[in-house]
Amino acid sequence: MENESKRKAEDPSTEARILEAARMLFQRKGYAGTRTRDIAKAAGINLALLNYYFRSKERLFHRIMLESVQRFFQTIQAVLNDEETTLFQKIEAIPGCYADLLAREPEMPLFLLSEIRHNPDNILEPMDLRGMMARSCFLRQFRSAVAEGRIPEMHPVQFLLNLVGMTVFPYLAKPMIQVVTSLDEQTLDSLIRERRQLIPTWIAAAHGFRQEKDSPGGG
Amino acid sequence: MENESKRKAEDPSTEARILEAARMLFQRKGYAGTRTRDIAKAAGINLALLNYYFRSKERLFHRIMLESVQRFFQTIQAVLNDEETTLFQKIEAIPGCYADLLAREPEMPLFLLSEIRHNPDNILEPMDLRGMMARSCFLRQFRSAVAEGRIPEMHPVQFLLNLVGMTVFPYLAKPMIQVVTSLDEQTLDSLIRERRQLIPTWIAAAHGFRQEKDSPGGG
DNA sequence: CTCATTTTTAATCAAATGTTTAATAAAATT
DNA sequence: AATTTTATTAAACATTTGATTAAAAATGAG
Repeated sequence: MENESKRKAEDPSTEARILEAARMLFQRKGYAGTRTRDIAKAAGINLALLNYYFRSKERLFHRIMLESVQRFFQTIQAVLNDEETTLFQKIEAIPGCYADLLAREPEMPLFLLSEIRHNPDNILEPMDLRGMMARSCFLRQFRSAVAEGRIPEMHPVQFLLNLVGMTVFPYLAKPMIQVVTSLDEQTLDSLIRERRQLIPTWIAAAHGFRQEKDSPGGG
Repeated sequence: MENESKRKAEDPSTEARILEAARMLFQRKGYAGTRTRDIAKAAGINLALLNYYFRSKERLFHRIMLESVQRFFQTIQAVLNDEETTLFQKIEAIPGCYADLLAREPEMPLFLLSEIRHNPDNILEPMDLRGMMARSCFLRQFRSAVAEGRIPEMHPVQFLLNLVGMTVFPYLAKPMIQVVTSLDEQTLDSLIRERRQLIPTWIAAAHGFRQEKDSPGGG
């Protein structure tokens, strides 16, 4: 027996295959729309093995959800808490770092928002995202910028809604855009990719942002 | 017997109650997460009546989906195709008209995007949203504005992603924002409501938009 | 009132689905 | 090699769930 870290280290295949199949299906079809049999089939394992490794569909889902949320927030957190960069450099970095993450997992945003909405029991509470945000370097720098008049008075949430919204919304709306416009997927993807450069300039212009004099510290 | 318009006119209660309960539950929990028994209970009817009126869960869902999509696009379409307004007036009108619709059905956007993604069979094709968009007054005016240099060269889809994204994204992200920030629902709602006025100015500033000389026609 | 039609209900069906069991194979331990 | 533990499988179980049926109640027409 021993601790399970050993088992994982030796042969990640089975458990890892289940996790990967589960992630793909849960993200694509949601919790209620995913059948455990489909996960088993996609992972190439026997159905009972799923319960052997994860005890229940719900626990497996919880694991996938947790890891997805962590990847999503770790991505933005690393940028927002970087003490070495200026506020504008952070704004420049956000669309890029999300473009990287969402290139790998394009359905993550819609998955997270849907399932957070559906699932009444709050999966996010124990993660203290609130504290992480409240103490972020970004927030400090943002407040400085407002105090110094480099940005007009506005609620930080408004600003983040604009920045993150402009970045993430295309991934959420993609299925609808494809129906409404006559763009093939490739063209649409490259339009979305272009936004990586465009969003920071749009954001800066929208909020009359004046470049700081390069020193990163924000107090 | 007779035509069914009579039945509806006489007593909208049963069929209408089913529709209303179905809309609420489908929008909140999605197709796969909704039980026909829960719809019946919410509507205060016997389960078999659901099938009596709508033949199947899938057909009932299809009906709800269609009506939701129609409300969503009718809202924006009425604005984008108004020959009496200038381009900037349209930009000013979009956040407002969505605020009205989404105040009544806040979960509509997440519902639509989720279900369009999940459901492989394309519900939207027969509606010709593509044509509606392509021939819109908005698009004509937008192209004029670009041609006359009032807006820098950019793909109309980029512009709409920004405008609609800034408007709708807060409704999509609301469950997550509430976890990440310490805002109570009321405060968050009023922040979102404020955006109605803010978004047009942000959009105009972001894209260096210069006001047209009031005549609405766009050619 | 009588009879036909429409609406509603309780009971049931059949398939789907999350989970468990009991047996077997593989691996590890002694 | 013997034995214990871990991994895997096929089969079955117990519920859930969408749908149907057959009968009853309500409604309306003649």
